[in-house]
Amino acid sequence: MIKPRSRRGGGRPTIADVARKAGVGAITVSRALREPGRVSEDLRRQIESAVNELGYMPDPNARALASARAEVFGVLVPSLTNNVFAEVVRGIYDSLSDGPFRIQLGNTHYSGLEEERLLQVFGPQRPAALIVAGIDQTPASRKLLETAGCPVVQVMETGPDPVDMMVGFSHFEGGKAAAEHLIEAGYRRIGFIGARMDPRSQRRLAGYRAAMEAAGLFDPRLTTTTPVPSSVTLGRELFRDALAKVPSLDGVFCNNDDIALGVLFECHRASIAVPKTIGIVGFNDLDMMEVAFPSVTSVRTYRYEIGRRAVAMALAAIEGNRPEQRVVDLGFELKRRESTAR
Amino acid sequence: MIKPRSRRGGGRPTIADVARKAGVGAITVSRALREPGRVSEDLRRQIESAVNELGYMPDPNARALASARAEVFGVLVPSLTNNVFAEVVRGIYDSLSDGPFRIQLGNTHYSGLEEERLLQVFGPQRPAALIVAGIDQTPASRKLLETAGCPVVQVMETGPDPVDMMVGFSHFEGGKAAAEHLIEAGYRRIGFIGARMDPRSQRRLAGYRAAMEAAGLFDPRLTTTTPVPSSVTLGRELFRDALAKVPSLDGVFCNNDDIALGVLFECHRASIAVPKTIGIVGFNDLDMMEVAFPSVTSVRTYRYEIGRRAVAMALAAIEGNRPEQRVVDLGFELKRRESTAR
DNA sequence: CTACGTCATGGTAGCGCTACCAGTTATCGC
DNA sequence: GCGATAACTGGTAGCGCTACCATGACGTAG
Repeated sequence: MIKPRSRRGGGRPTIADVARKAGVGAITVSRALREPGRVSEDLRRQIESAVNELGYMPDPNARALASARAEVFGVLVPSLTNNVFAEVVRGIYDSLSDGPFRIQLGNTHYSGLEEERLLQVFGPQRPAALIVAGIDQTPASRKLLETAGCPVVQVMETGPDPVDMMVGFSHFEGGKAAAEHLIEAGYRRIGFIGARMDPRSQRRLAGYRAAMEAAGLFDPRLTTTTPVPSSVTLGRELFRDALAKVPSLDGVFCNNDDIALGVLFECHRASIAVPKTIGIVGFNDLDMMEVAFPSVTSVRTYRYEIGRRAVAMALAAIEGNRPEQRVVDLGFELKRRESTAR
Repeated sequence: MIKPRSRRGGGRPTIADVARKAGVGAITVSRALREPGRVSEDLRRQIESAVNELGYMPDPNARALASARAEVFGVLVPSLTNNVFAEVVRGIYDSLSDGPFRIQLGNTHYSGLEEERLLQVFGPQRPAALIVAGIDQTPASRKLLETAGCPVVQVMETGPDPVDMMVGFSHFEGGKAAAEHLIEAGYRRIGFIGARMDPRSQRRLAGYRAAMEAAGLFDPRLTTTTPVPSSVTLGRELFRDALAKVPSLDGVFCNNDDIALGVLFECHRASIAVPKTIGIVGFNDLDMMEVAFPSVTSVRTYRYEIGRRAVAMALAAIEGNRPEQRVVDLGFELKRRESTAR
């Protein structure tokens, strides 16, 4: 008894349909699609026109099953709304949109456990590559990454001992440069204001501390932090706290630009002169920092470029030529602006 | 000749391994995992423990191939960095993170053609649901959505004639409310400043225009727009242009909060009193608008909630009980603040 | 006591594709 | 001119899972 052409498939053309129409074997169609160089000019053309006529598109699920490899990049970030990670994701996306690879997103919510869980879910899918934010994976996550059997790129930070590859920059050096700039500009009672305090923020704080200690200016009371998620509103509140604690405060290095903006607005509201009375430095250099009044000094980071580079490295590794430089430091740039021009 | 256990599989346990260990048929394991109610208490327990011992996780690719349905939500947004869409995606993500569904992201870059291309790519994957931003799909995209064979939710806007379901609000009404508020507050030469001018911005403009015309205040020279992507920097520039064109300008309704912030900063820089000389209204009500100095009136929109609701509706439809209300309007709220308190 | 539904379970046959290997035909060196 | 090598092509056998149907056990109605 002959079954209907396809019980479940919904009537989409399959590779067999293309093969029949082109008068070749199914495997040749498969090859023509994936490695055109290994199929003769003649057949390639025939197959191509059959594909076009039928509107054939390979089923990625079948492909993944047969080849034990899905054309998917797994991307794990701690937040989707934080502009910094959104830009990284955009860089990843833009670099991938030409090729066959899809993106599967995971939001770890800054939680190591959630990261573990997501890696466990990603594993059985056999992704073509994994891109994860940060370098502070739990031991279990690290093992999952090592045994994933695909290229892995840790992004946003550099550090020793990459799982596989890394693209980022040193948050410690960024924080240090920011604090040094404030010191050079003549500020003395320079506070650190930070929210969320994820590992990257911690390292910025460490850089700030190193610079302050080197200048003999460090004072633990100058540091105001909270694990609460960052926001402009929170920046204002933390700044108020800091000022209440240390009225002699004459500068602040903010964990990020949202906090810096909150500080700036509070200065306006309280008629505190910037940069005269208080100097402000942010981190990441969002678009708005240059436009703000006064414009705000910030540490420019190359988030979009990090995403692009991560994909480039992963793609190279997939092709078999793993870059000799496994850890890429894209650096940062301190943008000096009015908020510290005393 | 006996082959090695698995040529390609990499040695992960399969459903057959679990079945063997539990002493049942493979299909029963499959059922125990997907519809536990259809398997007896006894076997269920045995299977469960076999799964745990082996650390079995079903292969989503094989599952998708066999059932002709992938546990994937396709999500198409015009931008990843625009906070508005990032929040929608976050809402979608948070609502999906419990269940089996993965998220596959597509960035249309505000292009209808790119949207078409992405839908074509998504199709063969047989996603469980599609969530797309906007209601202005090209005819080809619309057809792809209609024939996708899965629930479709259009988000961010409401309108007549949904492909399937819709969650959003009326940008026309939002724009109208913003303009009416400025008029009530006593402003007369109220400009519209807009960047990008995607369909949603166009409708906000239309709402503004309707309000202005109703009050006999409309003047085409009051409208300043550009197709250039929105940014705080651009907000400043457009405001300068607007002011050069119409020096008597006494209020602006901005397409979005980034533009509004640029306007606010430029007012500071040029010593233009807000709200006295110029009233400012933004759109979306980002966190920072409340903290800004002066705080900025804005139209609050419920992006996160839109994402959550879209998933809830899609999930219900997958379960077979399509909500009777196919178009959900989540509305908006005009947040009156200092920037229009004349 | 038979007929028939219901429930729990399993066997079989694919889903659409690619890895592996075998076969066929040109091309080439000696 | 012959075997050898390379270049191309195809058949077969799965990948790991689930749809479909079959089976048997049990209960219930007639």
